[in-house]
Amino acid sequence: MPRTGGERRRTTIVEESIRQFGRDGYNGASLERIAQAVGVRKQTLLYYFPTKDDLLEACLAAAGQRVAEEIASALEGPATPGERAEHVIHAVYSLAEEWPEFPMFIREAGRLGPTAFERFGGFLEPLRVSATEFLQTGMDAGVIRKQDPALLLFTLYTAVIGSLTEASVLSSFVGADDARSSLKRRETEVVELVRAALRPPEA
Amino acid sequence: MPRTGGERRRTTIVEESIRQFGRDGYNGASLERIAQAVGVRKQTLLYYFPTKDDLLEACLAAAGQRVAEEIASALEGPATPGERAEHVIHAVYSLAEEWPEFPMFIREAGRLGPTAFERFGGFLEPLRVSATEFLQTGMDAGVIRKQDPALLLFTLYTAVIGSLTEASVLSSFVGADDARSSLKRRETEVVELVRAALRPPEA
DNA sequence: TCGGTTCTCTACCAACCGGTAGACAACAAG
DNA sequence: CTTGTTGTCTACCGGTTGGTAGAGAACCGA
Repeated sequence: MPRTGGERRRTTIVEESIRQFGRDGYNGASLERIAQAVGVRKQTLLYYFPTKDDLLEACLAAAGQRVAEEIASALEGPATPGERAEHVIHAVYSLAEEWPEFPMFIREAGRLGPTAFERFGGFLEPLRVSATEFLQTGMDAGVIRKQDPALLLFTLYTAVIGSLTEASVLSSFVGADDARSSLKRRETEVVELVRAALRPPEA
Repeated sequence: MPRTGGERRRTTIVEESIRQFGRDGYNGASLERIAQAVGVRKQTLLYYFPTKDDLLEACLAAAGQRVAEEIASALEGPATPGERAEHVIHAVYSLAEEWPEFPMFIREAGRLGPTAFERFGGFLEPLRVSATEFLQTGMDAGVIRKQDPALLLFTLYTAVIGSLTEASVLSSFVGADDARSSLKRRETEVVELVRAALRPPEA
């Protein structure tokens, strides 16, 4: 009835869907519950996104754009090569702090298969390319441990996403402490891990 | 009709369930399809495991026992501290090679919440404790980078599991190459990452 | 004022899900 | 040969899911 209007409602639906897809998984989330959380009937939701899959695609695109934007702005301004990785990780962690289901949704995107993931990762493609080049030149200069840069980037990616999404494991390993401070501690730990992973042997 | 018999059927069902829970997720997998893959009617499956949740618990327990057993045998015999981590990682990777859905199932266990995960992780508890002690004494001796050992272990855990489960991301990052050789390359990459992560600064 | 577009709704539906009830066959023990 | 147990089946059910059909209200331009 209240006719909130087109584009606004669209983004509200997408944001709530990312939350629920992240928390409950694509299969576990239902259009009914998403609509209810948005404050609208399921059929209204289906008016904007004719199928559940269309909704998923919109979420993947929105998430991809958001992350790309966040990382790009973290890379603005001058920074030593060593600081760059740290800034990117901090950007991702900040996003996760403000929006806890976000990394879970990214992981779910990966679980749904390469097609779904690329709908998200497409927006990160230029960043991925320049990151790979960055690693390669660092290796050539001898300031980064030598190996396949794409594989190294992949491993670092999984380490960061894993540290953000495996909350159940974390509580089982170190006990359930305050979520906020725990996130900060995990971030510094991951930063140190990445630093160590990049450092060439016996520097 | 063929009356294959009790315990054998039980383990067959559990193994197939781990496969499907890993591949499709707990919500995405259906009792009907699991039963069909086993070659039995759904109601037969429900005879062995009265509810889907009971089936999940059996899978978590079986997976936990299997991993614990595999890791324990990897730790048998004398080995330098440096080799130990490598042996454990190799054990997990071997398991993943023979049974690709296994790591996916472990990740799903984590996604389902702390209660579900502990049903799996309980079997690994003694190993976790001794691993933490191992890291602590290494830190005291100055051969391992100093920090919270539990958090370090968590980060290493997520890195290993992530490298095994984020196949979609991998294919997007390095292209879809032969699965077998790719697994081997990922293993050596993760081993190097862990080595680097453990090494104290300017050793 | 009027006609078309945009948005939200009520009312349904077929398919699938996890789970129940109970018949019946195979087997072991008496 | 009976009897109780174990295993597998057919038949069915209520609830939920993603999705359809179509009415009607709000808004906009002419």
